[in-house]
Amino acid sequence: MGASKDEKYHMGSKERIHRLKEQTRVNILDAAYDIVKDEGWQALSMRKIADKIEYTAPIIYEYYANKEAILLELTKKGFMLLAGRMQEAKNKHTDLADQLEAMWLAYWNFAFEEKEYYQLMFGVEMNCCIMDEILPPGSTPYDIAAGPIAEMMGISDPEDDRVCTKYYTYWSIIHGLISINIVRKGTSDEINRQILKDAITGITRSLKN
Amino acid sequence: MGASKDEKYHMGSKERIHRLKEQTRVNILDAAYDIVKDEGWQALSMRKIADKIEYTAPIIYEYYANKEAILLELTKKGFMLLAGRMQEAKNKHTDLADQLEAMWLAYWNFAFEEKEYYQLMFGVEMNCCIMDEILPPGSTPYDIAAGPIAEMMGISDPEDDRVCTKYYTYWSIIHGLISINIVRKGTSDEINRQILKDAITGITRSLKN
DNA sequence: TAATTTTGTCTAACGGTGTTAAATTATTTA
DNA sequence: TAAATAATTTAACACCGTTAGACAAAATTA
Repeated sequence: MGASKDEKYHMGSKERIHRLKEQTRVNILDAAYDIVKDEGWQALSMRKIADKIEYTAPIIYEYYANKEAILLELTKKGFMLLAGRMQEAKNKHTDLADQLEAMWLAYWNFAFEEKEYYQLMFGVEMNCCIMDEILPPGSTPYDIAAGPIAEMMGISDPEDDRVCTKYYTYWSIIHGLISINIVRKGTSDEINRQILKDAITGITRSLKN
Repeated sequence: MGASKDEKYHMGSKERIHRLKEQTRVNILDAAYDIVKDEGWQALSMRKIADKIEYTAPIIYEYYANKEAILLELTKKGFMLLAGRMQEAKNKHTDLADQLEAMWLAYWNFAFEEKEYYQLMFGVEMNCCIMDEILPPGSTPYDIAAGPIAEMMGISDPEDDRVCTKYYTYWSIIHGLISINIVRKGTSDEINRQILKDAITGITRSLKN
């Protein structure tokens, strides 16, 4: 197609080159994610990424400081995705209890639908401590969930310690269930759903006491 | 001391050598654990182990098939240790609820006192699926905890699905809390204890309904 | 005791990893 | 077209897990 010709003649070459560089930056990330998806995160290597984008390995260092930076960027993408899913689920309901259930179910679904992301975010090198720095303010799972929790408890400040405690209770049981399930694939899906729902409604009930 | 002399004269050299080999087998494991404790599991390498036991790397392969086998052995040791702690905690009480609380507290304490083991067992490569094959029958956390749970629920068979579900609920929230806490060291210890106790008593209460 | 076999240990190497510096090629500028 | 700049590659370093072959020490046999 004539796109490249148009670009050559009608655009500043600086911008064109800048866009191309942006594209390879994206390509590197995509290639990395493909490899992780195909062969697992442990099989990811700089040379494999280079192969996939048809360059040699050192080129990648023009775009990312090192391998860790690539993993970090993927982690960031994962957290953004998760935040989106949770927000979306929340928006579908007005009832507080429904919101909470929907949000945690969205979290649960994300963990299995985007298993590679979830492992990168929580499993592998446990870099979920950077979550707060990475995400735009107001879009961490806490920010999304704390509102309904506080409201249900009759507490105005979502940063209140009591709210925080309940939030961690939710998070713990769900993250624990997921960790255990990602490993032990034996347990039936039905039982897991049951545990999950029981736990969520149990905690939710305990909010208004 | 004269031990070596005695050994030389009064013992078959075969046994002496066998004992020495047993010792280096242990030394390898100890060296590996020391490195993991000092520099983290990711820093563990065959050459470093060899350095520590004052041999060269290939020697290790006389004792362990490969690096994975060493990690596996350490994992096994970790599970044995955990099982011991939980059993010990259980034996200190007669009341069922007390037993459950003590066991899960022991689990919690183990995770932080033996952080390296716990990470090896659950964090790193998630090889807790081999738990059942590794441990002697009757000493998995499930085996230890299922009894009191079943009894409290008025169920005779500890393998009952309802017991299993409750067990996973306990395990999930505790494992989740631990995972989150090993990463986010920010949260105060007091709050964590509170969440843990709340969760345990909450689930325990739900057993007899 | 001397020769031979067995055992223990090490050296050297292979193919792989992340990463860097220098050389080379291609592109833009003058 | 010549010089300067940018893009890309080659080569190398230091590490990794692992294996094969050389070598020396010990045990066994003659």
